[in-house]
Amino acid sequence: MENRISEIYRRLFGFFGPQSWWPGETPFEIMVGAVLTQNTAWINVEKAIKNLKDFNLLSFDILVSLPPQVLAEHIRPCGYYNLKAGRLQNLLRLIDEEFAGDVDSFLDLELAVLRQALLAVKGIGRETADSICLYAANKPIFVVDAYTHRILSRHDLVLEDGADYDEVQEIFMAGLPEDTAMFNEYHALLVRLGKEYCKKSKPKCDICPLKGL
DNA sequence: CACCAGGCAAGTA
DNA sequence: TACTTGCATGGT
Repeated sequence: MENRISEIYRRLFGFFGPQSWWPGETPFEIMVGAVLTQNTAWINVEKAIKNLKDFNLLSFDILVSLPPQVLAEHIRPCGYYNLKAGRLQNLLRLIDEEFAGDVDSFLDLELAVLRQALLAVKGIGRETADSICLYAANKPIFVVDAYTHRILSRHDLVLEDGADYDEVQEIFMAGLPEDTAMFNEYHALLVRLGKEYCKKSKPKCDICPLKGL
Protein backbone atom coordinates (compact mmCIF):
# COMPACT_ATOMS: atom_id res chain seq x y z
CA MET A 1 0.00 0.00 0.00
CA GLU A 2 2.67 2.35 1.20
CA ASN A 3 3.14 4.27 -1.98
CA ARG A 4 0.09 3.32 -3.97
CA ILE A 5 -1.61 6.38 -2.51
CA SER A 6 1.23 8.63 -3.61
CA GLU A 7 1.51 6.87 -6.93
CA ILE A 8 -2.18 7.41 -7.65
CA TYR A 9 -1.72 11.09 -6.95
CA ARG A 10 1.26 11.39 -9.26
CA ARG A 11 -0.60 9.56 -11.98
CA LEU A 12 -3.70 11.71 -11.70
CA PHE A 13 -1.77 14.96 -11.51
CA GLY A 14 0.29 13.97 -14.51
CA PHE A 15 -2.81 13.03 -16.47
CA PHE A 16 -5.20 15.86 -15.59
CA GLY A 17 -2.87 18.60 -14.32
CA PRO A 18 -3.79 21.01 -11.51
CA GLN A 19 -7.51 21.43 -10.87
CA SER A 20 -7.39 24.70 -8.93
CA TRP A 21 -10.27 23.95 -6.61
CA TRP A 22 -12.65 24.90 -4.97
CA PRO A 23 -14.80 26.54 -7.67
CA GLY A 24 -15.87 29.51 -5.56
CA GLU A 25 -14.67 33.08 -5.22
CA THR A 26 -14.51 33.55 -1.45
CA PRO A 27 -14.25 31.34 1.63
CA PHE A 28 -17.85 32.22 2.39
CA GLU A 29 -19.03 31.15 -1.03
CA ILE A 30 -17.05 27.93 -0.72
CA MET A 31 -18.70 27.23 2.63
CA VAL A 32 -22.16 27.79 1.17
CA GLY A 33 -21.33 25.58 -1.80
CA ALA A 34 -20.12 22.81 0.49
CA VAL A 35 -23.55 22.59 2.10
CA LEU A 36 -25.49 22.94 -1.13
CA THR A 37 -23.59 20.21 -2.96
CA GLN A 38 -24.56 17.43 -0.57
CA ASN A 39 -25.54 14.45 -2.71
CA THR A 40 -26.07 16.80 -5.64
CA ALA A 41 -24.47 17.41 -9.03
CA TRP A 42 -22.28 20.52 -8.92
CA ILE A 43 -23.92 21.97 -12.03
CA ASN A 44 -27.13 22.37 -10.04
CA VAL A 45 -25.28 24.02 -7.17
CA GLU A 46 -23.90 26.55 -9.63
CA LYS A 47 -27.43 27.50 -10.58
CA ALA A 48 -28.40 27.93 -6.96
CA ILE A 49 -25.36 30.09 -6.24
CA LYS A 50 -25.99 32.15 -9.34
CA ASN A 51 -29.51 32.79 -8.11
CA LEU A 52 -28.19 34.00 -4.78
CA LYS A 53 -25.71 36.28 -6.52
CA ASP A 54 -28.25 37.63 -9.00
CA PHE A 55 -30.52 38.65 -6.14
CA ASN A 56 -27.62 40.00 -4.07
CA LEU A 57 -28.27 37.50 -1.32
CA LEU A 58 -24.85 35.87 -1.13
CA SER A 59 -23.56 37.54 2.00
CA PHE A 60 -23.44 36.45 5.58
CA ASP A 61 -25.60 39.24 6.98
CA ILE A 62 -28.35 38.71 4.46
CA LEU A 63 -28.42 34.92 4.46
CA VAL A 64 -28.35 34.59 8.22
CA SER A 65 -31.55 36.59 8.61
CA LEU A 66 -33.37 35.65 5.42
CA PRO A 67 -36.67 33.82 5.99
CA PRO A 68 -35.92 30.12 5.44
CA GLN A 69 -38.66 29.80 2.88
CA VAL A 70 -37.23 32.64 0.80
CA LEU A 71 -33.77 31.12 0.94
CA ALA A 72 -35.25 27.75 -0.05
CA GLU A 73 -36.90 29.22 -3.14
CA HIS A 74 -33.62 30.69 -4.36
CA ILE A 75 -31.63 27.49 -3.94
CA ARG A 76 -34.32 25.34 -5.49
CA PRO A 77 -32.23 24.06 -8.44
CA CYS A 78 -29.79 22.22 -6.19
CA GLY A 79 -32.46 19.98 -4.69
CA TYR A 80 -33.38 19.23 -1.05
CA TYR A 81 -33.93 22.95 -0.88
CA ASN A 82 -35.95 23.09 2.32
CA LEU A 83 -33.46 20.86 4.07
CA LYS A 84 -30.44 22.76 2.80
CA ALA A 85 -31.88 26.17 3.63
CA GLY A 86 -32.22 25.00 7.22
CA ARG A 87 -28.79 23.39 7.30
CA LEU A 88 -27.07 26.44 5.90
CA GLN A 89 -28.79 28.72 8.38
CA ASN A 90 -27.90 26.38 11.24
CA LEU A 91 -24.27 26.97 10.34
CA LEU A 92 -24.67 30.70 9.86
CA ARG A 93 -26.43 31.05 13.20
CA LEU A 94 -23.57 29.30 14.96
CA ILE A 95 -21.11 31.76 13.41
CA ASP A 96 -23.42 34.62 14.29
CA GLU A 97 -23.89 33.62 17.90
CA GLU A 98 -20.45 32.29 18.78
CA PHE A 99 -18.25 34.43 16.54
CA ALA A 100 -20.24 37.64 16.15
CA GLY A 101 -20.84 36.83 12.49
CA ASP A 102 -17.13 36.97 11.70
CA VAL A 103 -16.65 34.20 9.15
CA ASP A 104 -12.89 34.78 8.88
CA SER A 105 -12.24 34.39 12.58
CA PHE A 106 -14.42 31.27 12.58
CA LEU A 107 -12.35 29.78 9.77
CA ASP A 108 -9.15 30.77 11.58
CA LEU A 109 -9.87 28.32 14.38
CA GLU A 110 -7.44 25.50 14.84
CA LEU A 111 -8.31 22.56 12.59
CA ALA A 112 -9.54 20.14 15.25
CA VAL A 113 -11.61 22.87 16.91
CA LEU A 114 -13.11 24.07 13.65
CA ARG A 115 -13.97 20.53 12.58
CA GLN A 116 -15.68 19.79 15.89
CA ALA A 117 -17.64 23.04 15.71
CA LEU A 118 -18.80 22.20 12.20
CA LEU A 119 -19.77 18.65 13.11
CA ALA A 120 -21.91 19.98 15.95
CA VAL A 121 -24.11 21.78 13.42
CA LYS A 122 -27.19 19.80 12.48
CA GLY A 123 -26.90 19.10 8.79
CA ILE A 124 -23.11 19.11 8.58
CA GLY A 125 -21.46 15.72 8.53
CA ARG A 126 -17.88 14.64 8.03
CA GLU A 127 -17.55 15.32 4.34
CA THR A 128 -19.09 18.77 4.48
CA ALA A 129 -17.06 19.65 7.57
CA ASP A 130 -13.83 18.49 5.97
CA SER A 131 -14.61 20.26 2.71
CA ILE A 132 -15.02 23.50 4.61
CA CYS A 133 -11.84 22.91 6.63
CA LEU A 134 -9.81 22.17 3.52
CA TYR A 135 -11.27 24.41 0.85
CA ALA A 136 -12.63 27.37 2.80
CA ALA A 137 -10.18 27.40 5.72
CA ASN A 138 -7.10 25.97 3.96
CA LYS A 139 -6.34 23.45 6.64
CA PRO A 140 -4.71 20.06 6.07
CA ILE A 141 -7.45 17.45 6.16
CA PHE A 142 -8.32 14.92 3.45
CA VAL A 143 -11.87 15.00 2.09
CA VAL A 144 -13.56 11.69 1.36
CA ASP A 145 -16.62 11.43 -0.84
CA ALA A 146 -18.57 8.90 -2.86
CA TYR A 147 -16.06 9.06 -5.72
CA THR A 148 -13.18 8.43 -3.34
CA HIS A 149 -14.87 5.31 -2.01
CA ARG A 150 -15.73 4.03 -5.45
CA ILE A 151 -12.30 4.65 -6.94
CA LEU A 152 -10.54 2.94 -4.03
CA SER A 153 -12.82 -0.07 -4.17
CA ARG A 154 -12.51 -0.43 -7.94
CA HIS A 155 -8.77 -0.53 -7.51
CA ASP A 156 -9.05 -3.02 -4.66
CA LEU A 157 -7.63 -0.74 -2.01
CA VAL A 158 -10.74 -1.11 0.16
CA LEU A 159 -13.77 -3.38 0.19
CA GLU A 160 -16.71 -2.00 -1.72
CA ASP A 161 -18.99 -1.75 1.30
CA GLY A 162 -16.59 -2.46 4.12
CA ALA A 163 -14.95 0.91 4.63
CA ASP A 164 -16.36 3.86 6.47
CA TYR A 165 -15.39 7.50 6.17
CA ASP A 166 -12.76 7.63 8.89
CA GLU A 167 -11.08 4.51 7.61
CA VAL A 168 -10.75 5.82 4.06
CA GLN A 169 -9.58 9.20 5.31
CA GLU A 170 -6.92 7.48 7.38
CA ILE A 171 -5.66 5.50 4.38
CA PHE A 172 -4.93 8.76 2.60
CA MET A 173 -3.60 10.76 5.52
CA ALA A 174 -1.34 7.94 6.69
CA GLY A 175 0.13 7.55 3.23
CA LEU A 176 0.77 11.19 2.44
CA PRO A 177 2.71 14.13 3.84
CA GLU A 178 0.53 16.71 5.59
CA ASP A 179 0.25 19.21 2.79
CA THR A 180 -2.85 21.35 2.41
CA ALA A 181 -2.25 22.28 -1.22
CA MET A 182 -1.69 18.64 -2.16
CA PHE A 183 -4.78 17.42 -0.25
CA ASN A 184 -6.70 20.09 -2.10
CA GLU A 185 -5.47 18.90 -5.50
CA TYR A 186 -5.78 15.23 -4.69
CA HIS A 187 -9.45 15.32 -3.75
CA ALA A 188 -10.22 17.51 -6.76
CA LEU A 189 -8.40 15.04 -9.00
CA LEU A 190 -10.39 12.13 -7.57
CA VAL A 191 -13.62 13.95 -8.33
CA ARG A 192 -12.40 14.70 -11.84
CA LEU A 193 -11.51 11.06 -12.37
CA GLY A 194 -14.82 9.97 -10.88
CA LYS A 195 -16.86 12.23 -13.13
CA GLU A 196 -15.07 11.31 -16.31
CA TYR A 197 -13.95 7.71 -15.86
CA CYS A 198 -15.47 6.13 -12.78
CA LYS A 199 -19.20 6.67 -12.87
CA LYS A 200 -21.49 4.41 -10.92
CA SER A 201 -23.37 3.42 -14.05
CA LYS A 202 -20.11 2.47 -15.75
CA PRO A 203 -18.87 -0.45 -13.66
CA LYS A 204 -15.81 -1.21 -15.74
CA CYS A 205 -13.32 1.16 -17.18
CA ASP A 206 -10.76 0.06 -19.75
CA ILE A 207 -9.33 3.51 -20.28
CA CYS A 208 -8.94 4.60 -16.68
CA PRO A 209 -5.81 6.72 -16.22
CA LEU A 210 -5.04 4.60 -13.15
CA LYS A 211 -5.02 1.38 -15.11
CA GLY A 212 -2.06 -0.76 -14.24
CA LEU A 213 -1.61 0.39 -10.68
C1' DC B 1 -38.89 5.58 -18.41
C1' DA B 2 -35.07 4.60 -14.65
C1' DC B 3 -30.98 6.06 -12.67
C1' DC B 4 -27.66 9.17 -10.80
C1' DA B 5 -25.30 13.37 -8.54
C1' DG B 6 -18.90 16.08 -4.55
C1' DG B 7 -24.76 13.63 2.26
C1' DC B 8 -27.04 13.76 6.44
C1' DA B 9 -30.12 12.73 10.23
C1' DA B 10 -33.75 10.18 12.28
C1' DG B 11 -36.07 6.00 13.02
C1' DT B 12 -36.02 1.02 13.76
C1' DA B 13 -34.27 -3.55 15.44
C1' DT C 1 -23.97 -1.10 15.76
C1' DA C 2 -26.20 -1.81 11.26
C1' DC C 3 -29.74 -1.16 8.14
C1' DT C 4 -33.69 1.85 6.11
C1' DT C 5 -35.97 6.03 4.70
C1' DG C 6 -36.89 11.01 3.52
C1' DC C 7 -35.25 14.80 1.33
C1' DA C 8 -35.75 16.94 -4.59
C1' DT C 9 -34.02 19.14 -8.75
C1' DG C 10 -32.07 18.44 -13.28
C1' DG C 11 -29.17 15.80 -16.62
C1' DT C 12 -28.36 11.36 -19.24
